[in-house]
Amino acid sequence: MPELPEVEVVRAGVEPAVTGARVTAVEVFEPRSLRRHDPLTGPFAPQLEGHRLLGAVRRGKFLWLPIDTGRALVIHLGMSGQVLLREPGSEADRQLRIRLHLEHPDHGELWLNFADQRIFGSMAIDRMQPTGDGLPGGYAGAGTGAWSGLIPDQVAHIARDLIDPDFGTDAALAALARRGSGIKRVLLDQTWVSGIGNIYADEALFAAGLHYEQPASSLSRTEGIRLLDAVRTVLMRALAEGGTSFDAQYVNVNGQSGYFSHSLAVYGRQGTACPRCGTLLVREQFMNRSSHLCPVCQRLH
DNA sequence: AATGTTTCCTGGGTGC
DNA sequence: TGCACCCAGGAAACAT
Repeated sequence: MPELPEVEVVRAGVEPAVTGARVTAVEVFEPRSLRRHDPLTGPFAPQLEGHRLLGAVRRGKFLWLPIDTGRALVIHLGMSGQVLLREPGSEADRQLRIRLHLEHPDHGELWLNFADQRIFGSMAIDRMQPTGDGLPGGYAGAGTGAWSGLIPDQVAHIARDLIDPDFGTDAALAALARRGSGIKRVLLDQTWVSGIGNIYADEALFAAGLHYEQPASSLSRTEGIRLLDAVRTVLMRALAEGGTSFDAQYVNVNGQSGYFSHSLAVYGRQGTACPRCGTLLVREQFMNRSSHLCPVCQRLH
């Protein structure tokens, strides 16, 4: 269930460890974790072994590590993926799928473990293409290089996210007005605005006072702006929390320990009082997913 | 073209 | 205590 804030914590956590590090060995324990790797572009491990990683970049929930070959290691955590930095020789993590052996000029040897219970996540080597607008492909912290204006092929269709300084509000609002489906479906569409999953969608809709089935095109411009602001606020708040509990040595993004659940107002809180009006929160089925909302604060109109 | 549905996955939790 | 279920959902593939 990692969404943008959790992925950003991973990005920030791995950035110092991987930037400038050389990959000395790759172990793939679960080939299904390479589902998004296109074998036509060459085999996975040899494109890493002996090569240097240059940084850590994120757009929405996609994370990629540019390689000195001009390509990138693309990481998606899916539902249950974790990136864990470990001392060489340490005991294997549960559901360990892939392990990279790294050698950093300053920090020495390190293992980068990719663990993933449900195998919805993946690692892949991908080609890079220029961003259409010449702007950075994603958020890279302090890192910069020739790869800054590039984006992996499989991420090119993903929209910029709401904490990206180059996010285009006007274009997003215009697209919103053309969409007839329910607003939650649009929020979860990564080609409109990226980084939002089921949890923060529910949180943002609550903050904006909107029902998940409200047709996107029925929102006024003011409501659209309010919704985008709500999403941004929810993401930033989670990010601030994650930043404070972050351990630089072990990047742990899981549904349990590493998940920023303390600040959730409605998600998973059905049957408890709405923090705004006191009405009992409800949980409903929507798109084969669960939606959590206050039936009073979030009415269809 | 845009929208809706199915599929991939597994282990922790639940109920009998 | 054991065991068969059920459930979570990100995103692409597929169907309408």
